[in-house]
Amino acid sequence: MPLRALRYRTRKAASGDEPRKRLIEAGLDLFGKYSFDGASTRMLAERAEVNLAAITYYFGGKQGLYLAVADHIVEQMNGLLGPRLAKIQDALKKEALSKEESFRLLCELLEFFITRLLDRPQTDKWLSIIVREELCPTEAFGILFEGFMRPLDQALFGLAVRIMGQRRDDREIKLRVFAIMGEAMVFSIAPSAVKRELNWGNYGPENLDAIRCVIMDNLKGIFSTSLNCS
Amino acid sequence: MPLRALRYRTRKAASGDEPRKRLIEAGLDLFGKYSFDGASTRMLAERAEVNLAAITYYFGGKQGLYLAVADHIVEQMNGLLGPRLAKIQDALKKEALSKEESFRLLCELLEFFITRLLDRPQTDKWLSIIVREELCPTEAFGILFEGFMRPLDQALFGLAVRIMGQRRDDREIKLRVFAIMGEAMVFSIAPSAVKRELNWGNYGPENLDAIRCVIMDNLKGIFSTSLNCS
DNA sequence: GTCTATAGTCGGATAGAC
DNA sequence: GTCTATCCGACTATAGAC
Repeated sequence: MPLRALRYRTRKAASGDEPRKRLIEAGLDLFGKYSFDGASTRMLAERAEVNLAAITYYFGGKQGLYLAVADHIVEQMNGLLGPRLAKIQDALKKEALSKEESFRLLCELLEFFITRLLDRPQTDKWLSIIVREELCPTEAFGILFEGFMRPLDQALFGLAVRIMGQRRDDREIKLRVFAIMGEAMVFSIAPSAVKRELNWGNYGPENLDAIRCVIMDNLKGIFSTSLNCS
Repeated sequence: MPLRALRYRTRKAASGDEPRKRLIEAGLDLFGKYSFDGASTRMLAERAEVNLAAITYYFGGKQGLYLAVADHIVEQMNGLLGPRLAKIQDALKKEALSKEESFRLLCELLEFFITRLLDRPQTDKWLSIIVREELCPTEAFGILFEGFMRPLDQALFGLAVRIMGQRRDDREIKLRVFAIMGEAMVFSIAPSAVKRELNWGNYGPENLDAIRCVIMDNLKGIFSTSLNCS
């Protein structure tokens, strides 16, 4: 501990931002980048510019911070999705909601996914955490699923039923919704392969628009028989 | 070390299986389940029923084992994909390859993905490792990408060009291929959400067939304009 | 080639001063 | 509420006997 104590400190903390928020921000970043095991409490505390003991003090431990991060993702996601989901839920209450209007709402939601959830730099950290929880669910998966996935899925299922007709097999409709979500999600989940094949450094607005166009075109193809035989 | 030394040992190893292979098998399982950081050398050695020091002896360290696991995934994947890719590469050499035949080959490859790579129990361990490398690439991503992803992508791109016509934008065609792959991959990558929404314990043959039908139907829709205007 | 024993480091958590 | 100092267990890697 000779030289170390002499190093300049960058300043303890900007006034006004509480350690709690700073730790959640650090957790979002580092759990996303390195996974739960890969992110150490020391890394987290250093990034948040708080003392190591603050993790236990505010969250009871590393696991507690992780769950708080999951809650935070749910809140943020609902902040983004909430108004759109509410609009869809309202529309679904109407008996007379047409196929065309349902299709338009579905497209809107998908477009939102592509243009808002694929762009940098917050949401890709969420996605790493979400995907890891999909592959190996822990307690946090329940928080994420009940928090925003289920409401989102329900809205999409509802729209798909209106487009394809209620007589269709429930299972088939759900699978079709997942398949469509897959078209958009693959660009979040396999970004390294996409970027290598296309020589993209990152998803910029122009590239996102190209993705949007392709998926919208695919959507029309997928639902063309349902929409035309109205 | 009192009682511990008295415990029964289940037998050192079945004759014929070398530690090297057993470690790779253990790595496949545990790196897939717990990620690189989450799987400890002790867990790996115990699962492989080999001595802890064997990891360093055979692979130089934990990292070396991880890369060997990536190589193993490439070999296995090429064992499965190889014949199909070779068939497609041959077909693509023919000037006269029709749209319909290209579409059929594309469908075949997708069906293979669904029925062979979604079923239990080996391949889902591969997928966890692959997806983690997509999200946070390490040295292993290069092995996976050059080993099987690029050849696979090239084959799919080639087929898509034949179906949609060579005058189409290269970028658009690649994006369309990724989107289509996404339809199949979402069932590997977001299995927890899919299973919760559909009350499936696992993907059985019947459920896989339902997924296959939906995706094949979507494919027809997506390429309908290209195929009809031939 | 296989093993035991251990070095050296770093992990999460906590006690207790301020 | 915030900090330092420290515990103790777990980690990877290795030395050296067999």
